[in-house]
Amino acid sequence: MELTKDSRFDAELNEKLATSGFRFTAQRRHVYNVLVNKRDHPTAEEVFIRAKTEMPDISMATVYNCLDALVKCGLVKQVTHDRSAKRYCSNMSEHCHYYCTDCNRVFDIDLKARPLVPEADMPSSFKPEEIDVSMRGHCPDPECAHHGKE
Amino acid sequence: MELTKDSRFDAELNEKLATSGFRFTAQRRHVYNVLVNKRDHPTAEEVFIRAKTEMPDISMATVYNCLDALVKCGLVKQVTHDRSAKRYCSNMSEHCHYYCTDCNRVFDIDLKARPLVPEADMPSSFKPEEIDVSMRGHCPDPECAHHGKE
DNA sequence: GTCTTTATTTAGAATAATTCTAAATCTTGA
DNA sequence: TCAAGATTTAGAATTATTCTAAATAAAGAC
Repeated sequence: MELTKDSRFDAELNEKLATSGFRFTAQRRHVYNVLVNKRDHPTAEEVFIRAKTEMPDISMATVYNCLDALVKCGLVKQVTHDRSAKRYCSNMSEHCHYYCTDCNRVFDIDLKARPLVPEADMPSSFKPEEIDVSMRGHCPDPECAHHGKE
Repeated sequence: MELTKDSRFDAELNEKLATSGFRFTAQRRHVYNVLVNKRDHPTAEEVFIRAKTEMPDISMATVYNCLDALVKCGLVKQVTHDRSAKRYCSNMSEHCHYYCTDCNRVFDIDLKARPLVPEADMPSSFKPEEIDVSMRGHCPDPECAHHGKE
């Protein structure tokens, strides 16, 4: 593996990758550096374009593979969740959604009347028109796949 | 337009559609009834399958059109937002995201240290492993497309 | 009521992000 | 040095969604 500059994060990267059973590769290192060097929430496509300037042979599939490994080992977050099909809901009361990671069902969770916005430490120049809270985890349904295991 | 049972919501539907400049059609009525009759957050595909049992000639494109109209006139919510490309973020501190609906940029917004879960009125049997807060609206950047207009 | 305009529906093609596949290459540990 | 397994690669496949163009339906003007 060819290592040049940008070794600032190597130790952490190496450790976190190893902990999750991944290898430390030049591509993963480079993709991580791309994300750290410009923190503007790029898409996979944008990461690919940026990565190519220093590593012209990297492929799109590898970028996806690297992003996936980085997310799984806790160094990177996906800003938007899953690209699976949109779901529709005719419950128009204020509520949030709980996604069961086992059975893929979505549960409505009521929100207490307390306003959500003031919780965020946000410059008042941001004026959200819509706020969305979603959670994921196991669901309590005893019929659900996961129930009883751990 | 052929109208049979399930006229419970017709008045509201008609009014809301009209307010947003949409026509009241048998397909929109039927798609809305599908959503109201089984509130399990179906995907467009599932709505299509259910709609077909009573209205076998309805097409997928129409289901999308109807869902879109219902969302735009405020009768239905999309549980998951846009299927555009995922974005990646190397900021691992607790924060939420603000999507500017004009320039499509994503801003990090810090969350105060207060815990988020207790805000929700949720049976304790739900144990979220991840909570995600996202907001959308105009952003305060004077360079941004929307700035100054309303 | 008939006409005209405009919206809607339809089937199927096109698109876009992502995932899959299979072969080549690299790493690691025996 | 070898064998096993992980990773990378290019390109094909997939999937949800959007687009297109023609046919149909609805609403308002006369």
